[in-house]
Amino acid sequence: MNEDQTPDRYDPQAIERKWQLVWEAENTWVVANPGSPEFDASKPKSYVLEMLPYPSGDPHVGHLKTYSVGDAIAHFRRRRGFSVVHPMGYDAFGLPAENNAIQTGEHPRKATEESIASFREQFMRWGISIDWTREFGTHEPRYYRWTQWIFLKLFERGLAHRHEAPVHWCPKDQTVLANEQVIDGHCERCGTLVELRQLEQWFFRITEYAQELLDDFDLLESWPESVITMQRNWIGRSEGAEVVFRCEDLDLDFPVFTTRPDTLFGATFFVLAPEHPLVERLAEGTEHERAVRDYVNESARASVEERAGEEHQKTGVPLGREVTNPVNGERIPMFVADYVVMEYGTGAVMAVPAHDERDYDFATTFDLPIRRVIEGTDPEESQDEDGLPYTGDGAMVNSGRFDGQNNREAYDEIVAWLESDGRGKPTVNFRLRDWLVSRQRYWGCPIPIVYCDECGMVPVPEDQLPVLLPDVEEYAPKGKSPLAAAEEWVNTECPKCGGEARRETDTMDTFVDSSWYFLRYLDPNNDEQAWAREVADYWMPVDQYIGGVEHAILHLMYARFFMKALHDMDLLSDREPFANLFTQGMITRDGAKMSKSRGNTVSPAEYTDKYGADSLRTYICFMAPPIKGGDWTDEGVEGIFRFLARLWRLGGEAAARTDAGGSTDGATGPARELLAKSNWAIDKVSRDIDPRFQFNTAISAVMELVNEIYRLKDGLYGDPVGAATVRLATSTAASLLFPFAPHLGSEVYELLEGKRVWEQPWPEADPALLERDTYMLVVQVNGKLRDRIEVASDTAEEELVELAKGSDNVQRHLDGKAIVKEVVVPGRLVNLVVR
RNA sequence: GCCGGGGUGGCCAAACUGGUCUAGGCAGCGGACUUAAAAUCCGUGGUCCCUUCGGGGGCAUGUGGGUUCGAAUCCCACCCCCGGCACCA
Repeated sequence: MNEDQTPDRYDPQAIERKWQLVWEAENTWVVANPGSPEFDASKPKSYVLEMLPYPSGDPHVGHLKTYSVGDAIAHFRRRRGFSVVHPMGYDAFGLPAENNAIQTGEHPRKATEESIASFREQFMRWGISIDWTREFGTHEPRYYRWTQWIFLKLFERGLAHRHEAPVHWCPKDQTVLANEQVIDGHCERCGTLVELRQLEQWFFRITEYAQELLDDFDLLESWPESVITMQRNWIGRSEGAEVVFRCEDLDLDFPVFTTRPDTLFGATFFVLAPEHPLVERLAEGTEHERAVRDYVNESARASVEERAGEEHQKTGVPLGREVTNPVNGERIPMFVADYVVMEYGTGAVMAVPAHDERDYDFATTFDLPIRRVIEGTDPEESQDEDGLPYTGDGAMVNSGRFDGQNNREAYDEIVAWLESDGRGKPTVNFRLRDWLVSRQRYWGCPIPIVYCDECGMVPVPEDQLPVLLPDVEEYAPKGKSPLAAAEEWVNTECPKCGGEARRETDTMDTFVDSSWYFLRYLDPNNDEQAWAREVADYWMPVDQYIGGVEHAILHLMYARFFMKALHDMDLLSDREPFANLFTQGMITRDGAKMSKSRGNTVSPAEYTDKYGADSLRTYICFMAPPIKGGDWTDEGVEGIFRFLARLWRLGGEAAARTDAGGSTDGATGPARELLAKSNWAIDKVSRDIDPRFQFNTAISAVMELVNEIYRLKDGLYGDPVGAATVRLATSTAASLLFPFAPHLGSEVYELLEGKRVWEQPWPEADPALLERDTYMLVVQVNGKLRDRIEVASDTAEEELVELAKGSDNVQRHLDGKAIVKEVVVPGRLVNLVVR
């Protein structure tokens, strides 16, 4: 476009390019760290962060939403006087790139880096205010060197360890999965039914932090209650007791975890999980040996889903052994049954069919005795005429010396009694399992461990990091990591004794990479250490974290665990990574989740070409409150485009018809009305953006302001104060819209004020202009609206009542009836109650 | 089953601490400009009834109750939708 010529229509492409070039040339969004000469210690800090993208193909609408929301906050805080760090990077390791590599035979790095280039280009075109000097991908050795370093730190402290355990195995992806990656018995990635396999794997001991992960919710400023609840449920803390049942025949102790020690006298049988390590020994030599072995094998083959299915009939086989109930010395029969799972508690339960639904089902299926030990009925819930199973509270019966006591009151006494005899103790049990981090896949961060026949497991010394990911020919896993084929890389020297050794060939779960990236952004080019303590302590915690709710458990809990572990190693001062969390809702189209197979996807690049980034970003923030989803419509985008064009035209007109630098002092009538509206908008937008994240109503307020300017402008251009008011109101609209439409905001503001809007402080509302001289008094009779009267703001209550009574329509409804009550809410309404 | 979050015009939604239900946008309808169209600008927006055409009234926030001068908002019961967890002992 010819720059000397004023364009006659809103041309977002030209405007957006213009401002993007300015920001790039001037490094506008680069922010200095403490310790550097450019560091500005006078401002408070704010770390605004969106979850880093996984680079696969091109960015989609979800990305656009995350970064539009985050950028609005970043801009708002900068103009509110904060020094804002707002970085970007890529979660570059992972399965999709690797699966693609298996198909094409090309190195996953290639597709990944192409995708990164595409993401970067889109982010630039969206005009997101990123400090690009901090950018990295987690697949780059300069990053994963420190991922490996953290692994070694965890290893040093015993928080990373290797052991054999039944683990979830995805037969399609040919790798193990973390508990968190198994959804309804299926692989989170590919949907294949997962199997349980006994394998030796690497784990992080996140369970060490189970209690702290719960307690430290108190340290958070603002997280969605739902996310906290989800994590709390996932951690699954339950208080109870460990009680030891003894198998006298074999001299074996079987501790069980129970939350109901008060029902111990009602235990009539005992159940072990099929995976319980002692099952085989118990059955050995009994008439049940064969049946038990068959049952265990069958359970092992059955998928997680088959075992845990909705209407699964209880199955199991007797072990032919007995254990002794520690409270009454009674010998009760043992069973193996798959309704007991090895992962929780001790893999063994005492069965109290009278007071537990699952035990009741098993007992009725196998015709086992059911003994009530707590009085009470639950007729609506119970399955039989005796009101059993009964899970409520009541007086204890059939419970020896505890008979007659309330079960809740006897609870502690029973536990104390068991503890004094060494037959039990109070315990807390967690549902949370250790985090399985090793993957038998290629495209991940190598685990920096070598195995030496002499020295065993040896960590790679820090000065030999990074352990570089070697190139291989074949990416497809075959039950072991593709890295095993890189013989030259695998065979190495033991760092300890110098003898022959082999490298660990598993790679790390990509959630490890993303558990600390927010720290590396702060000091991304540090070659000496993962981060300088001073720098990390200055910026941390993240003041506002933004992302999808799908990470409510996995990423958000792993990152919290990392922070706590790093804090305990005295590497950081903070214990929580994200002080405030905002989770956005998902955008749908035609009421359905966008997917390629459904053909209802929206390509941000295409729409950016057509309408410009400002329209897209503003539309996304306007269509619904960002916390909710919202259904995409092309008409909606066009509506926003029209609104931006309307503001742009207004800017051009105001610039042409008014002079810069005019004063709005002494504005009266419509001019004062417009000033009041501007101030109302400033106040409304400011409050809607920061604490509330109600961007849709913030944008609505700017629309109202623009509508008001259009309504009044032609009557105001004539006099100097009126003209100045139009100019000010228009530049204010541009200024308020800037967080959502940064290019247009900058353009219109510059046109009218000759300044860069991002360098201007966020406007402050003038309290004097927020107050009104008059208001519309609502008059009700018996709570129903009967009239509206304009009254002076300082009208006394008695006078309000008189005015109300004076209304014709009110008189009509009073109709001589007696007024029994007069409710007056000054500033709002008068309600006359008649009978 | 348990734990969260929801249900307001034709559609997306607004309504702050209980006080004018439906701001803003989309779609629609009417008008201005135009030879015409697009674009733009202005107007109009729940529903039913009455009207002397000024307006007036009834009913409306998933359903049914309750509290209150007054309820989308608070309480109770129920229906439906979305998300999470689920044989967790």
